[in-house]
Amino acid sequence: MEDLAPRERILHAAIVLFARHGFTGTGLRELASIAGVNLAMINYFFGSKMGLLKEILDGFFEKYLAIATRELRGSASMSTKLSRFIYSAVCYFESEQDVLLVAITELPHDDPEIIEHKANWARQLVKLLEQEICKPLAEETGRNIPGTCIGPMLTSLMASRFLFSPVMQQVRKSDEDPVDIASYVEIITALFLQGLAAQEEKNCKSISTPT
Amino acid sequence: MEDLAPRERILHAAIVLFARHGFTGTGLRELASIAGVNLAMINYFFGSKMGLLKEILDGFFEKYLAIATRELRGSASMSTKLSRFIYSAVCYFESEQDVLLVAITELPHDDPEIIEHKANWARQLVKLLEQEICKPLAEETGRNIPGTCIGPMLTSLMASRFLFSPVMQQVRKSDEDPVDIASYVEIITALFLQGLAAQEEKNCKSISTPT
DNA sequence: ACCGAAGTTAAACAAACGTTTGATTTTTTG
DNA sequence: CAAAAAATCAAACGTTTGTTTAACTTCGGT
Repeated sequence: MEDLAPRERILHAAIVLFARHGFTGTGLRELASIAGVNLAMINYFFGSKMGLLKEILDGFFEKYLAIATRELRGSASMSTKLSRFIYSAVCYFESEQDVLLVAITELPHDDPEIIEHKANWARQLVKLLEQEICKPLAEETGRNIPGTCIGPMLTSLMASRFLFSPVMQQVRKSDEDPVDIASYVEIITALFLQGLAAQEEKNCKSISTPT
Repeated sequence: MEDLAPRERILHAAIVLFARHGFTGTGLRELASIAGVNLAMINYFFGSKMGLLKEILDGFFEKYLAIATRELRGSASMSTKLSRFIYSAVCYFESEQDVLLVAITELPHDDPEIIEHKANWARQLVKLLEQEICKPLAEETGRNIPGTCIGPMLTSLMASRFLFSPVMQQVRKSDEDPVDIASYVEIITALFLQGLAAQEEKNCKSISTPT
């Protein structure tokens, strides 16, 4: 493993292993060995296995919320802001797939402490979506969709490629063509703004130009 | 627990516990105790813990594929078939939330045996989507989106409500309004067919009218 | 040079893990 | 009713689990 500080090596190894085997499926001894540290260092730095998970989750949600705030706040049109958000978020997901998997797949498991932890982040994101997406949407179209519904939809949709990737990789097999990220962003954006039936726009850069 | 046959009681208890604590997070002793059977009966009926998981997954994918086949095959318009599929699938998800959670959240974990198992089901679903959705879509709009991309997107989107429900329940807190299932189906269908910006149609049955 | 804090270590802890065994009960079958 | 098959059981198998302890090294500040 790299020549990072031990604390960072533990964090990196944990992200990879939690994504591969799940949180409960990962043993601290395997983790310590891959991180190249002594077993006891994990509890020394993070207090407990759960503390380690919390730090990973916080890292994800903090960045995700920052992206949402940056792209959704402001005076641009709702569709512009939404397409910018989708672009930035998917790129972030792509760059940190393992963190995303940990955050998403550990979602429904019912440790009350973890649920409340995540709810605190989710509350902020939902509030932002309510203001910047749901409210203008209701004014424009008459549809009143709450943020607690649109939030999960947006996040799930953007994460779908990564959530299913191990299986879909196996499904694609030989006749390749895994849809590059740019196209994926374009598909999701078009889906959200115009629906599946949207006509193709050749050479369109109109969607994906963040400032 | 109910007065079902012991084999069924194990299956039911496993679905609930795997959904709550994850596969690796569930101990067979707790499972046996909740199912009201002796510990050894689990291995007696299912061979191993993994065999138990496989049976749960098979149950889910078999029904999911059956719904997709029933709703997507035939001569109706693509949008009609799609909206029927979304309706049936979401209702099925709702009726068996725990099974859905097990199937979805255990997705990325990397036991090769399980991945190949799921890939076999996914292959059939993707093939169906290619024929009934992707092909007509390409003809109508010029957009060529592979089934391995649309499959995950569709499933993720429909599952989003259930995947995030423990957290969102906490987020909603006091000022209620959890979007009933009928509205949820309508939102997703409209999103897929016309995009978010679709105008509201009061008392709309217009979504599912074939041309 | 020395001291206290921070970092690192091997070893041990009890508890829980999935699985197997062999005996015993229940049910089915001839 | 007896023999065969299926179901159920308590107990133990050897690992592995997350965490803790106490001793040890490393190192910056005075």
